[in-house]
Amino acid sequence: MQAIKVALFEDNKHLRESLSILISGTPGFQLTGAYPDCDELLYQLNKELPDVVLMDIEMPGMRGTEAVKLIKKDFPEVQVLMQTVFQDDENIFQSICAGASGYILKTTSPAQYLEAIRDVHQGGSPMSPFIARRVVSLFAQNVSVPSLHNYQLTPKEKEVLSLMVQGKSIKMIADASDISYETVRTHVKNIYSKLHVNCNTEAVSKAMREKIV
Amino acid sequence: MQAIKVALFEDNKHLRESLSILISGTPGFQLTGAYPDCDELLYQLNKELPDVVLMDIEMPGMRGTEAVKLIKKDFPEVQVLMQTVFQDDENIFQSICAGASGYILKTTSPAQYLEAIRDVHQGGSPMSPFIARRVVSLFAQNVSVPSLHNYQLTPKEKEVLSLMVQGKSIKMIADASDISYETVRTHVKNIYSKLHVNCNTEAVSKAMREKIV
DNA sequence: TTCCTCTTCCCCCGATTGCGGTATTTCATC
DNA sequence: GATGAAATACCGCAATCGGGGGAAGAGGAA
Repeated sequence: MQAIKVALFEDNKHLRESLSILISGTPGFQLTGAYPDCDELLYQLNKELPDVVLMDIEMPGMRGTEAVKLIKKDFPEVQVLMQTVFQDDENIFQSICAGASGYILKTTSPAQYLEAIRDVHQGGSPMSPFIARRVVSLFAQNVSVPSLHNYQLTPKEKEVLSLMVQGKSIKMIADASDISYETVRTHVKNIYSKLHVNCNTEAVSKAMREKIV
Repeated sequence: MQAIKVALFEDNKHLRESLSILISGTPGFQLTGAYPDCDELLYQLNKELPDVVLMDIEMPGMRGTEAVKLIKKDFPEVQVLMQTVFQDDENIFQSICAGASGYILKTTSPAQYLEAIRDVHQGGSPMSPFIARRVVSLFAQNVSVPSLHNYQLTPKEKEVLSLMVQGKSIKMIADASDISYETVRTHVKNIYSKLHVNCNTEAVSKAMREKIV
């Protein structure tokens, strides 16, 4: 089996060296590099593309979450495992939105570190039960339920509605869709009637809330 | 230490009995009941309130996710651990939205079952790395980033904007806020200027997307 | 063929909005 | 006491929107 190639970003010298020894010294793992900051992030990844990046959230210069965004933009197949001493909502939230797959604490044991690296590499998202709880709870708060109702909008009406959501005026929609102003107005009237609203803001708000478009 | 009280809902007789023996036979765990369906769900919970409910998603009669909603509505402090053979997005999504804390597969080993029960009871959300990945990925798709920008809206402007998002017209906002029509118009103008938009739908759309209100 | 839906287009008219101003009062800060 | 931000309020005017009609072609279903 091919060894899992790991790149390490960690500003703390002691931890960086400990992890380096752990990773390079364990069969099945290969360290492609250990860096104290993200200054030459993309260059370093290009040099030898790792399977997994182990990223500290708190670092001098570029924040870990910013670095993740860059990585996922240029190397979407690279799996990123965040490590941190904090487990506040903001950090978890930012990391996940940036594209990180796993999120572990620095208090994690060496064996669990390796296990977590293996997990992300195999397509999992290792995280402590506590962090998982935060994610689940953030999730339940943020997710909106897509359209329980079916408002029976026709394809053209959906198209018009989605342009309305983008903030376009009737005139702009007419231009964009290459149909006449009056036709757009007719569609809009029908949309209002089907959504049971009577102005543009209500329609936009309802469309976004219920993810109709 | 107090034993963790567990109620079990599982229609498969064999699995139900195996889990019953496992739970009641392990020190630190106490089985308050094992039921093949959710017909008398609330009655059964009332009889002896468990700390943790182990719920099968696939059951005759009431679906597991529906049952979870009922449980969390009447007994919000009860922790629910879902168990299933499926790990599709829809089931995961429904369970989390219903209020379940953990989500494990029936292929989980007895020791891990007990560990997961312990985890949910201690405020964690045990889930396999694969399921965690699905949650993270669903999350990243659904969550919108709350205002990276700070548009410096004043409290009154935020109030007006939130009423606009609710679909209210300027006249309605004036009535609701008990200020004059012209004042609301002034606020709206300032909001447009700060958000860099120039019509009501754009403002509403931006406000919702960036969770400004 | 007839019926129905979807899409297209048009008119009228009152209400509302967007944009340009100006102006006063309050209130905290300097 | 001066300054500035926030909230309040008003006017005018062009443009857009919302609601009310009517109408006609294309295409599928009964």
